[in-house]
Amino acid sequence: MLSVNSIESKPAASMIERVSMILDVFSPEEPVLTGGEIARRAGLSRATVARILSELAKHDFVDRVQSGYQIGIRCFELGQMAQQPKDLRRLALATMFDLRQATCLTVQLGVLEGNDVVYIEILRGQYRDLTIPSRVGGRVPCYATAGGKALLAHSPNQVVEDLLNGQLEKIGPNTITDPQELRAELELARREGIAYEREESHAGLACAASPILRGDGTAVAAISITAPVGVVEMRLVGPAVHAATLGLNRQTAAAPHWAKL
Amino acid sequence: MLSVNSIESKPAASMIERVSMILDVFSPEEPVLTGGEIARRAGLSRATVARILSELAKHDFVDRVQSGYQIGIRCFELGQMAQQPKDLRRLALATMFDLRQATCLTVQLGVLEGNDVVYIEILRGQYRDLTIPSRVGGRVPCYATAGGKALLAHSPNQVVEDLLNGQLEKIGPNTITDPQELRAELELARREGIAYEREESHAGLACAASPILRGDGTAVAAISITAPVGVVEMRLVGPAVHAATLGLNRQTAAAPHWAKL
DNA sequence: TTGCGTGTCCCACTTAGTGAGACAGAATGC
DNA sequence: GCATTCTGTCTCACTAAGTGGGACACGCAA
Repeated sequence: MLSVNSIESKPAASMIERVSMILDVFSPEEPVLTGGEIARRAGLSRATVARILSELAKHDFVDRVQSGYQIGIRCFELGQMAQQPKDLRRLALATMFDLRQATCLTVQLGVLEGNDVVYIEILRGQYRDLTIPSRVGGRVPCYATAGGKALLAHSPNQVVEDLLNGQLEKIGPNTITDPQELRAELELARREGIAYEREESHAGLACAASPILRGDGTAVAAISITAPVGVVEMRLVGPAVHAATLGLNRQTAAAPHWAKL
Repeated sequence: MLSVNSIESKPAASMIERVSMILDVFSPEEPVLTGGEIARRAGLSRATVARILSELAKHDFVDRVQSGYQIGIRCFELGQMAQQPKDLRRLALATMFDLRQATCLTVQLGVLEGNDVVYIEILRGQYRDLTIPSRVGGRVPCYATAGGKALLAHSPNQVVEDLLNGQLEKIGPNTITDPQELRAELELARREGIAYEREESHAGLACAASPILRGDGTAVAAISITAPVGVVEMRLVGPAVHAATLGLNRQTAAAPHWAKL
């Protein structure tokens, strides 16, 4: 006993949690990592990580390459089988194309996962040269994006409270880190049906978003429009996004098939 | 003690193996399954499956929906992060477009995973109406497809032997199930650089494939062309596929960057 | 050479996972 | 209407599976 309990509070992780921690340290920027590096970032012992990795590799969840490990083909395969993205794409894609045609801006479809927004689909607009850093399968803290705020505004209170109880890290020039301010922002988004963002997730970018809702009023996904600040007045395109999602909400209400989302 | 050890030989699965078994029972045809159904198909106890599923759901690897469970958004996310498919696509996509333009047929890119071929990318040709059942992320037993045979023909002996020692199930009208015959077929594919298939994986479909090779001569992936039987003589398009992959092989040899594949 | 990093292996400790079974609630069928 | 058969959840005693510290050989760079 008296293990190195000094800093970490020994979270008593389940096996699956450990696997999750390991897979979590991979990122598009650093797709290939060495065992030791993974252990360090995941906060696990090297031996444990090595064993889990070799086990994961045995089932192709990760690949062994010369310089370390990377996400394996099996994850790709499972990813293609995920239904939610498929269903949401089918539901929203036509509307998203309409929106892009109308605005010539980048249109994004995202869902809430934990405290992040994960992008399901992205239609690039003009200003392709401008680096709009979102990426299909990528994640951004929800409180810092228009899409995330639209989703939060129509999520159960518990979700919002859990988020507010945590740390709101500043990731962009205008990121809202004050819980009260964020609460007000969400209230506004709920009332208007539109959430806005101006350089809160990334310098130079503005965004407007509206939620796709279930029958009970909670959000399944959000459609957002992104553009460089100054190029277009977001207050003008916001209503277009809102109108588009209202149409989708009518669809989901009419066809209970979508209710399962 | 004296558990139901009658049929199964109690493989003493590791945790990750159990997770793999659970995720394995999902398929595009049945994307949503109930806990009991999963337990039955995976051969695990209901309690165990329920616990693992709830654990997986906690981390969004699976979703809970009204009628059961489905692959979750986290898998989608990880799938987008898998490097191998990305790299291979980047490498092969231009060539694949050329091939489709030249032949007007469906062009597929696949890799070997275990005893199956997993499709990384598919460019649909004309005959769209015809159901060519392959799907990005989908898998087919390798010994029954041209792509799989092309990959096997340039794989380490051990891989081939392991496959031949197993059961070669008949999945199409002409599936080769005799180890000797398959061995000869692979020998031929190795010599010619092209593998053919005629209704071995699916009734009504023919296929020709060539491997993309590493520096050491082992295969990374295979490009294959598929068409309904009778529409086109595969012996005529085979050389086109071969020529295309030879070009790619020259690329990989020249740029050691690709060697890591 | 020394040092640092990698992956692998070993082993005593114990925690975390197991599966049978009991349970309530929801669908389904007769 | 009741009966059946699912579903997911929970408890519990048992133990095997997983843990992490540490030692090891190897490869690379200073």
